Amino acid sequence: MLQEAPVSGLNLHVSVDCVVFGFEFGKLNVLLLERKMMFQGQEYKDLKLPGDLVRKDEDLDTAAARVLKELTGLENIYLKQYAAIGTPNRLTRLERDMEWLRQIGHPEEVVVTVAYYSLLNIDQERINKFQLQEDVKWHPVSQIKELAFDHMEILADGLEALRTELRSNPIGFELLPSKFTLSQLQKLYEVILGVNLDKRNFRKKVTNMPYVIPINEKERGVSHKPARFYIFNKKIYEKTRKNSLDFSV
Amino acid sequence: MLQEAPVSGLNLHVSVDCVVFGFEFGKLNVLLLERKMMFQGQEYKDLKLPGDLVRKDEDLDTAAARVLKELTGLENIYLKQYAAIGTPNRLTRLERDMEWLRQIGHPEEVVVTVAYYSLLNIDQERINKFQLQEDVKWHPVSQIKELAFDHMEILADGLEALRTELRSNPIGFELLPSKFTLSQLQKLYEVILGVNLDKRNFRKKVTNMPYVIPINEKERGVSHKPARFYIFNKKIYEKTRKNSLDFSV
DNA sequence: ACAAAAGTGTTTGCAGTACACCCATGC
DNA sequence: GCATGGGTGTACTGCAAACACTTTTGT
Repeated sequence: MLQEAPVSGLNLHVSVDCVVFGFEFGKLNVLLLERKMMFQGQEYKDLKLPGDLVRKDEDLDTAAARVLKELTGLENIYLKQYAAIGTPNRLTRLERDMEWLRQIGHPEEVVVTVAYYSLLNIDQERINKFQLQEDVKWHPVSQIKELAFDHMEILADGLEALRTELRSNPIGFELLPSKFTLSQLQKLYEVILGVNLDKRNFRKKVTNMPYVIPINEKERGVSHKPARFYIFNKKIYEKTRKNSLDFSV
Repeated sequence: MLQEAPVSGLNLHVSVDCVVFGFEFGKLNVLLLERKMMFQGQEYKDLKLPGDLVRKDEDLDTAAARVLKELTGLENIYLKQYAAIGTPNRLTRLERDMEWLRQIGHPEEVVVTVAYYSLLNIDQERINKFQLQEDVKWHPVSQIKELAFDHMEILADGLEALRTELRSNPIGFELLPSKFTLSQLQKLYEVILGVNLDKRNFRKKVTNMPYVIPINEKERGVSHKPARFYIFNKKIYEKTRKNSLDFSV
């Protein structure tokens, strides 16, 4: 009987891992935590995704938000669950990962992890609260080649989930300051989706969206024609979104 | 430090739950398991989703496939993970659910569950192997009003995930026999997406897809013009799929 | 005056939408 | 011969794609 399987000995650890995306200077970046240890007689450093074990009294989303809060000092960040991974040997495939688990006293047991990605923009309102731990830094996604455990796959899947979401939902704005230029927005789409977009067609499309609103403010101090700023109005979006029925059978 | 949180006492149970969709006689159905127990001096019956605890030596996907195999006798079924849910009181909000957990000897602890939906078509090759447990039956999705635990929400989320997927990927074919008519296909889209589609436009669209192929076989024994059968060719789909870049900012 | 990025329109083709009648079969 | 669902074409409209020059600022 399905619901009467033996339950003793089936306890697992459950964690959340967060892929925190940021967009600055035309690059997509991700927050990574430096892991240091002695390994085979030498100091060994590498990078991992931030994450933590889920506590018994908290929701998965709550756990992810807590990790972000501890990591950055910020709350109310865009957070999206995109996968759960439970490959039995996911933490212990590599000797250095096992060694690290031993050193921090982590039980070498199965950890099912729930993966989230989050979108961070550091604009003026937040800049004060924003405080990274010392061992946490931004890294351009394009330059990350290796991470601890299976975190490279988790990152790749998160990027794919972000791309999919970005194609059909207005989440790009979460990665930009509240006031942004259309060139910034276009660059964001180009970098994340890995495509080149035509400037005129892009602007035509965006200026047809009632929820992307020009404001009477321009760039300052740039040595070219200053760009106009725009803001994204979520409420207008919610009202005007059309349930696209473009089922591509 | 994020990675050094205390770990003792953080063991949780992890389960998989499966929303098994089927499409027959123009209705979307789901496989549900009957739960019987004595509750407050009376026999009490209700329905739940099939599921099971995840074992230490198996992947999440493997656990879900195992549940399906035990449930239906079938293997290689379309399976898609769509959510992980860990609300602390998700199993114990209702008195009858707690009572049931006591009666089957299930520990009343937090169970994080990973939700899958699967798409089942019972065509000729499979009909022999297909064998439901006695307490498992098909139920039209539209008539399900209440389920055990939080399974109603899990079902609703699964239906939503199915709809989203159906709009952009050719997964409808997984719910039909390998030979199907265009009317069956159209009905499937109409029922799952909850829309009415124009017959001529629908057929125009589908007959433009190189991977939906008419075969020289017709319905028999129907009291109207017999419909032509079509098949779906996954390989042709993989080759001809265009990476639609219709990012709807 | 020059460099650098902002900003702006038109044409073309394709894909979505709306719409009504004849066809093959069983009874 | 009648009921039932299968099968077909055309005109309209709107969005995507391709494409080049002028404008504003700082230096």
